[in-house]
Amino acid sequence: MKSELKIFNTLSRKKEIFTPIKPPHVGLYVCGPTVYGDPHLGHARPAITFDILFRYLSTLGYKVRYVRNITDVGHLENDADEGEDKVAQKARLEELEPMEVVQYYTERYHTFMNALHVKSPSIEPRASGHIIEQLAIVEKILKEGFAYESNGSVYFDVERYNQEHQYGTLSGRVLEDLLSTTRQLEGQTEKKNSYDFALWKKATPSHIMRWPSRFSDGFPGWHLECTAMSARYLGETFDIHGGGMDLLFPHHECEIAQSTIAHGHGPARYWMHNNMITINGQKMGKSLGNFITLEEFFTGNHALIEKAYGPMTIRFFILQAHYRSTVDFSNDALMAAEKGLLRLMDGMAQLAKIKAGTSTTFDVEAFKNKCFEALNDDLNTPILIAHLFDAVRIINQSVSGQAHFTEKDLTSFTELLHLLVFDILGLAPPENSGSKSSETLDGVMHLVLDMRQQAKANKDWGTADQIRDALSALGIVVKDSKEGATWEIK
RNA sequence: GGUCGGUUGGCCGAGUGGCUAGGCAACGGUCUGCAAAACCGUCUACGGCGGUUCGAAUCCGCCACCGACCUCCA
Repeated sequence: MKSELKIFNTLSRKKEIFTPIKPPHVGLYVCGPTVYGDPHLGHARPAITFDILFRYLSTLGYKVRYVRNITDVGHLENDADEGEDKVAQKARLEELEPMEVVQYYTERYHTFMNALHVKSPSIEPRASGHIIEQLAIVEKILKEGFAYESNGSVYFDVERYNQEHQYGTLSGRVLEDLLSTTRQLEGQTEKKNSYDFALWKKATPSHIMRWPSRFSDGFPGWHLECTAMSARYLGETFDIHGGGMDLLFPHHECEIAQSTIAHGHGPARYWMHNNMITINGQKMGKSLGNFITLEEFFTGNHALIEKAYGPMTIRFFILQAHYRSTVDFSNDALMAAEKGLLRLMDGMAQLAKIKAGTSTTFDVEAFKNKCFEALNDDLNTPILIAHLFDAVRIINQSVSGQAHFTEKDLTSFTELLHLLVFDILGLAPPENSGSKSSETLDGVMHLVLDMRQQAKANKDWGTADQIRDALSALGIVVKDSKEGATWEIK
C-alpha cells in the first residue's frame, strides 16, 4: 500500500518520509513500563501514541512487529553504590518476592491498557528473561575496548566512545557540557567519569534480584535491556524506536552508544518521542503530589479529580493533542473532551440511520484524502479529529434530510469512518451507552417510550414529561426527533 | 548554570508568510406542546518590543514568562 507517511525523526529533528528497511515489514520498539508501581497517566501517553502508530502502519498494509518491553530488573534507584534495583526495593518493603511484585503490576498494566483500547504488542519481552543476551553485549563492548571493569561492575567508557564516535547526537548534547552538569554523587569512585554508565552492576548484599556473572553477582545496567531485546527480536537495525521524551537522555543516548559499539551502528533509523503529561500545568510526579493512577482516573477517586473519567475519554483527550506537544489534564479540559467524544460517538451511531438517495452532496473522496493527509503528517490526530467533527455535522444533516448520499457513497463514507474512528483511533462508545445495553433494557425502553409517545399523541403532556423527567433522574436522556425518540445513558 | 521546547480567543487545542482549524462554554435563531438533541449563525485570538516583507500570529533579533531534560521517571 502506498503511503506518504511522514514522521518526526528526533535524530534529524525533521519530519521524514517513512521508508521501511524491508517492506512490507516494519520493526517497532517502544520502551515499556517499569513494573514496580500502579499504571498512571504517564503510561497512557506513549502507549496510546504508539498504539496509533501500530494501528496505522497495519492499516497501511505493513506487517508490523511491535516490541514493547517490560522492565522488571535493572533500573537503579540512584547511581550510587548503595543504589538498588527498584523492583527489589519495593519488594523488600512489602515483603514479597520481587517476581510477585512484577507479576502483580504487569497484570495491572495490561488491565488498564486494555481498558484504554491499547492493543497488545507483538512481543512483550522481559528484561529478567534476557540476562544472557545482556551479558553477551557487555562482553562484546569490553572486548572492543569501550568498557572497563571496576569493583565487580562494568561501565561504559563514554570519553573513549566520544573520541571515535559522537556521544549526544540524539539529544544534542556535548560531552564537555556534560562534565560540568552531571551530578557528582557519593560513591562514584568506581567510575572514571561521572557520565559513564553501568553495563553491569554488582549487587549489594541486601540486593535480592541478582544473577551470576564473571564480574560479580549482580544485574544488568539500566540501558542495556532495550539494546539486547530490540536486537534479539527486531535485528541489529530496525525501523522505529519510540518512547517518552524523558527517555531521550540519557536512556536512548546510551542505547545508541552501546549499539554502536556492539553492532557497529545505532539501533533504529527513526526515533520518535512523545511529549509529557502535565496536571494543571505542572509535570506529574510522585514527589510533586499530583500523581494520578489510571484507576483513580477511572473511579474519580482523587483529590484533583472532580469526577470519574472513562478510559475512552482519556484516550480521546490524549488524541486531541498532538503527541509531540505536552497535554495538560484539568477537569475543564477533560469534561470538554468527554462531551466532544459523546458528540462524535452519537454521530457514528446516527450513521446507520442515513437513508441513501439519488445524489451525493458531500465529497467523500476529498474528505478521505484530508483525513489521511492528517495521519500522514506525523500522526496529526487533532487535525483528523477536527475533520471527523465535520463528518458528524454532515451525518446529522443527512439524517434530517439536509444532505444526501447515494448508496455507494454512503457505504464508502460509513466504511471510512469506521476505519478511522474505531480501527485507527481505537475509540469506542462509552461503556454504558444505549448501543451496548442488554436486550432486556432495550425492550423496556422501547415500551416506556411507546407509552410516552401515546401520551404525547393524546396531548397528555403531564404524563409525557413525567416519563421524561423520571428517566432523566435515572440518567437516561430521551432525544426526540421526527422519526421518533431515542435514548441514551449518560 | 547548560541544552531544548513552549507562550494562540472564556477553557482545551491545531496550524500556517496572504485563504474558516476543531471541541467545550456563551449568545441569537430554526425545530419542538415545552425542553433536550440536532441544525444555522455570532464571538475573529495568536506574550512584549523591534526588524525582514507588498503582506507575519506564521521568518529574524532582543526581552519577559512558563516548562522539560541534565538524577529514577512514560
